[in-house]
Amino acid sequence: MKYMEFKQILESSDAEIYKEVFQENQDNIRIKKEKTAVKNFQKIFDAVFQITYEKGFQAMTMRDLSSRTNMSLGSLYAYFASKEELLALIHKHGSSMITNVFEKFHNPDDEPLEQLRSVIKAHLFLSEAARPWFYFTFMESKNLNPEQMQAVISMEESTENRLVKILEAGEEQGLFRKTNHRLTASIIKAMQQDWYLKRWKYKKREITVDDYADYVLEFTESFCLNKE
Amino acid sequence: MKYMEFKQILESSDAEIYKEVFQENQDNIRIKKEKTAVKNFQKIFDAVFQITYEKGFQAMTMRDLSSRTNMSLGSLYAYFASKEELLALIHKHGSSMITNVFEKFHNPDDEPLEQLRSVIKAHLFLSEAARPWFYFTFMESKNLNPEQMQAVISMEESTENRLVKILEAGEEQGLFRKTNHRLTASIIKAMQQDWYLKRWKYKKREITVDDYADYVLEFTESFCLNKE
DNA sequence: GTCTATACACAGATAGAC
DNA sequence: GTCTATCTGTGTATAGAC
Repeated sequence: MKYMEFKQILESSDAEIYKEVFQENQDNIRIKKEKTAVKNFQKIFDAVFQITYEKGFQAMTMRDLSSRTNMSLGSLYAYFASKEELLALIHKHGSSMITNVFEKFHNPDDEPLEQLRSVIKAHLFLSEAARPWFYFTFMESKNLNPEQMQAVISMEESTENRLVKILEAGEEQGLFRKTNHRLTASIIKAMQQDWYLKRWKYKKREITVDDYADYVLEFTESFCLNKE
Repeated sequence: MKYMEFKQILESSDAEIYKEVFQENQDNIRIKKEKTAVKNFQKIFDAVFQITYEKGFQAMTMRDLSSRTNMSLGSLYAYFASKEELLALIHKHGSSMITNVFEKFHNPDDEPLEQLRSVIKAHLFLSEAARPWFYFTFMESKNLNPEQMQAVISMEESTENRLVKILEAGEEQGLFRKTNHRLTASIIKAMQQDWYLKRWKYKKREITVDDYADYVLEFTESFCLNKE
């Protein structure tokens, strides 16, 4: 699969996300009309991602956010109760989106090599499609409360476990070499992570996410595949 | 080389670093006695690393730093003019240390494979020995001014260039496969980075830096080496 | 060289008019 | 639903005694 396909499949769900944000928080916020809320949540989230990319979430002031969104301070506080709650909102919203996508693109009935490829690609493509969120979560995880922090760690571990299982299944079938699968999985994740952490580097060099995905697969397969 | 050896070679220079910090800033600070300055700079830097690891540099207040170092606010400001200058001090201090170490451990006359191994190991071992600094620089780079930011980027690029050159030399000698060396170098760097970014994960699993280094080398060599 | 006390600026958050 | 004006707490930084 190429990134273009992936994105089209994903696209439809993007608008839904902000509806979810509104609906799940309807009781906590002062806005009543869904259409307004959805439009402005999108605007607010985008602005947060931008400003945070430039200076970090802590350094972003509500006045920064106000001027970037062209909304007044008073208006902003109609959408969330505090800066901390805004952080929680962003975090939760992305978290649920990601879990959904992984379920959608991973078929445990495929051959192990096929599974390995599609899981690695799905993760890279998703981190491309939702890059601001991935970057934000990684860099701002310090600001999360312990419970939210735990959610981030479990997600890290569950995607790693997914890889480990595939590698084990492949080894059983004699397709993959017998290696330290958990460490292999960590290294695969490290490569995936570099894509969204060092975006500026790859962009400058005109490496697309498809290029990068192919290279990661080549690298991984040359290590894992049984070459008898 | 194992990490233990590396650390011993390095150790001697550790005390020197804080002398350097003092001497280079003698004009800007109110402290006159080297011995006091060195002792307290060390205490201050360590505290900054700790607190920043917990909540980030922006979120660290001067009062946090004061209570962690058992020094008063007034005293702290005798060692640096502002929080921003403290950031610059930490940044500069680590930067020069790292460049020194790389020169020390890389011998361009070795065989390419030997060079590749020693450069990868030196980077990993250094990031282990000076982990707080590496982590700090990565996570807090947003707070740097453009000039300092540029220094960080150049360093990233120069370590990558070093790898590219080794890979090219190896290819010429027929030792390494013909691949996209720059992308290979990026991926090697991604693996190195994971070591200090995900310290908690490897620690929990009792993976030592020697284990990790060996695995990264295995991974890399299985991709790069010509297997004819 | 280190301390306590304090000035001052600015951030988060709210009240209440429109 | 959005705005402006404002309150209040907290953070950086300094003055000046010891």
